[in-house]
Amino acid sequence: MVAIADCVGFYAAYHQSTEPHLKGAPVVALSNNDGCIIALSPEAKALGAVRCSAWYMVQEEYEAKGFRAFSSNYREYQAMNKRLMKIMARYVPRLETYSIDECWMDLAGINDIEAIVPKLIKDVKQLTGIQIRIGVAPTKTLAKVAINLAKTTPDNFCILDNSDRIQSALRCIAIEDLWNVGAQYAALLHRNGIRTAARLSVTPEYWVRKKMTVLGWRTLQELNGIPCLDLVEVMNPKKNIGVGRSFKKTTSDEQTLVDAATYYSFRLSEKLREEKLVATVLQIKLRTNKWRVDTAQHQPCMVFHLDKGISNGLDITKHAQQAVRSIVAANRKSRAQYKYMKFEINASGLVPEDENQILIGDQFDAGAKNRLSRAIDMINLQLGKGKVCFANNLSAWKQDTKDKYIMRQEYKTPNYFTDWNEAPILH
DNA sequence: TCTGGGGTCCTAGGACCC
DNA sequence: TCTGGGGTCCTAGGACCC
Repeated sequence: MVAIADCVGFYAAYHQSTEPHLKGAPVVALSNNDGCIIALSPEAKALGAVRCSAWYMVQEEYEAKGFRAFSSNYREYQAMNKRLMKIMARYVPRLETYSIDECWMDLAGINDIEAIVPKLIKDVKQLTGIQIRIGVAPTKTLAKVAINLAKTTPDNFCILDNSDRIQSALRCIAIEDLWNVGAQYAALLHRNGIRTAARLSVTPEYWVRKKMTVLGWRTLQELNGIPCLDLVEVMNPKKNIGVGRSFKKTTSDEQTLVDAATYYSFRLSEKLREEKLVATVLQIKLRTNKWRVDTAQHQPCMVFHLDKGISNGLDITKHAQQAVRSIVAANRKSRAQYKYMKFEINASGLVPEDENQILIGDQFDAGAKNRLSRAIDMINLQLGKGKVCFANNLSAWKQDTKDKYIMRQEYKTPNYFTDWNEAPILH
């Protein structure tokens, strides 16, 4: 048997847990840029708040109802995740951290599942303040079905341990709520009269394989109790690392775009160094506001294939600046007037830094750049993220630009878990 | 005026090799 | 009149997850 545990409204629950006076209040967590609601406390849900709604559209109404909103703080959520995993790992032989608020657990050799599961839920709640739910079944896909049903039970868990229970559970699951069936496949299945998980489980294999690739086929197998998805205890090495951010408002100004590119591509270089990786491919994109139907859409993209891996801030920001400048120049030439809303940079072709190819004659140069980047990392570690950064043109760089275009975070709470200076004080 | 960010995997098709 | 078979690697596009 395999179990999945997830947290109820995790980000909102984090804020309620770290600020106890919020207990019982409707709390929501906002996406980057305070754009939309991404997590809700049960109280917020009960008052009718909906995930993914744009905050600016509902803010007035919700604040009048006493809602509290918070900007997301992923470092803190990650720290809370570590505490949760530590607690749960005590109960089971093998555990896979699946996402920031979920883990899979191997229950092989555990006989009293019915007793252990509620105990685990209670333990986590007591030690972290976070409410979790647990689904248990013979395969991962069925465990996801179980946890879906656990939403409607008062004790927050559901165990599917015989075929009668499994069959009646599958009849309750709408096809669009099944794990690994997204909007596209749900529409396809509906068009073919398949509306529940139970119906999919008796659909011919060849049809599923043809229409939904091998992934759909695996889902079908798993619905019938044949495990196809293993527990992954060791994290696979990353294949991509990216940073992409929307601006506070749209712009076509070259200086502003280059500033944003400089700022966020340095952030990418930090991430690479944190993971001890170097990138051999960089992909840089600008995007217009996809929601506007009245303005021209544009997603220019530029790819660099590098002859050696890099992770230093100087080289990475240089490529990003060059890409943005050439995009703007091309627009100028064709007299296009695009207003960009988002900058993205993605690194791939990742190689561990100690396996990186060094070109002859390059050692000194690369060494100096890497040392500079690491020195900046050390300073920022002590003084706070982003205290030292690159600017593309010092005389043109204005704090103003940063304030106007870089992320909105109006409801940020302190870094209780990840910064000694902001740790809570007990009186 | 304001609508998130960060990932993985699979497939088809093209280019290439022997 | 007739022109093979078996591979690998890369990329773009599309799907999915949280």
